[in-house]
Amino acid sequence: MAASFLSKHKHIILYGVCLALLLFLLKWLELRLIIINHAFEVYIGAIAVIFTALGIWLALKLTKPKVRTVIVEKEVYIQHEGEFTPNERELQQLGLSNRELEVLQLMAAGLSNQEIAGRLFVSLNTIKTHSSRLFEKMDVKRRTQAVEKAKRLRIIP
Amino acid sequence: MAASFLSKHKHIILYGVCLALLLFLLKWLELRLIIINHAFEVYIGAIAVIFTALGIWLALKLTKPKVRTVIVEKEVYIQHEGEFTPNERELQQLGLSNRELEVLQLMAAGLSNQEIAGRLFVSLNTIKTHSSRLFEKMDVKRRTQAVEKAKRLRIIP
DNA sequence: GCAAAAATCATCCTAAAGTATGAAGCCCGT
DNA sequence: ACGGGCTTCATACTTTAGGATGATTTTTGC
Repeated sequence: MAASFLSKHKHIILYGVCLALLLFLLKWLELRLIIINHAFEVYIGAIAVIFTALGIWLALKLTKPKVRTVIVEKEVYIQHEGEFTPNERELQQLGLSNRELEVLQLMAAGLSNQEIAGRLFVSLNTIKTHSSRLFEKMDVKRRTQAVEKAKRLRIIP
Repeated sequence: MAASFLSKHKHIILYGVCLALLLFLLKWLELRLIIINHAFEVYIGAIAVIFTALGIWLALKLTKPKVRTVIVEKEVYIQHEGEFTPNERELQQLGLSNRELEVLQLMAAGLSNQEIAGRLFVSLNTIKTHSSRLFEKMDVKRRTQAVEKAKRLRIIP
């Protein structure tokens, strides 16, 4: 309590002590040397200068340097790597067969019909048939539309 | 010249004038009222306080308030939904022209070449040319590959 | 002003995608 | 047993996409 009071107001206390000491010194000099009338102005000037310096010092101590905090927002994208869950409701709504979904996924991956056929060990004709059925169920006209819609409905990642 | 000198050192000049005035005042009081012995301490105290205040004022005027800037980086997690920002680095890497990017975006939206042409008020031939250039730059063979790659590289949403 | 890049357009041709139609085999529910 | 859906495959045809080549105009950067 008392320590904290001292700590908080140590500058003001120091100021008071200086003032008291100065007054004591002047009183002492007044008694010892009767030269007040002679150098009165000198003393006043010294006092002024000393306490101006004290004031400056106090000002610098009391005024804390302002701290301006600038918050820079750094955007971090949350990756959905590997955490895709198909929208089962939409899947059921569309009524795609497993094979049709497989073809759709490979379409979205950028494979040509012939490549898809090879991947699934069936003929090109089979892929064309599945595509046709797929477009019908999804009410689209071409593969890019199918892929776009499938991603939008979260049927494929 | 003289004006600039005055302007530069106006605080110091003011300080000097105050000091002179104070000395004059005290001298005048000393002559009129012989009460120096009686209230000497009071005067000294007053002088001290006045010039301390002057000092503080001077300090505040002469020293510019220091402002320390602290930069705090705050990570803001952004869900990929809706707030898409293109990957400029990858875009620059690929060197797509603005028109090529436009065509890519409309491809990804499921439009046919003829539809894209209509949308951009150009001919079908122009779209085919842009597509060709686009596939070349992206090192892909067909639109589905272009779209898949563009999404993967976060060039399009 | 000049060169290069971008944008636009064309022609000719090939490849791939998409449509229509049909058929056969398998599986499951009634 | 039968019907419906799924899977597979075929043929013939049309439409769209993609490639190659070339030209002109506009824009951009030095």
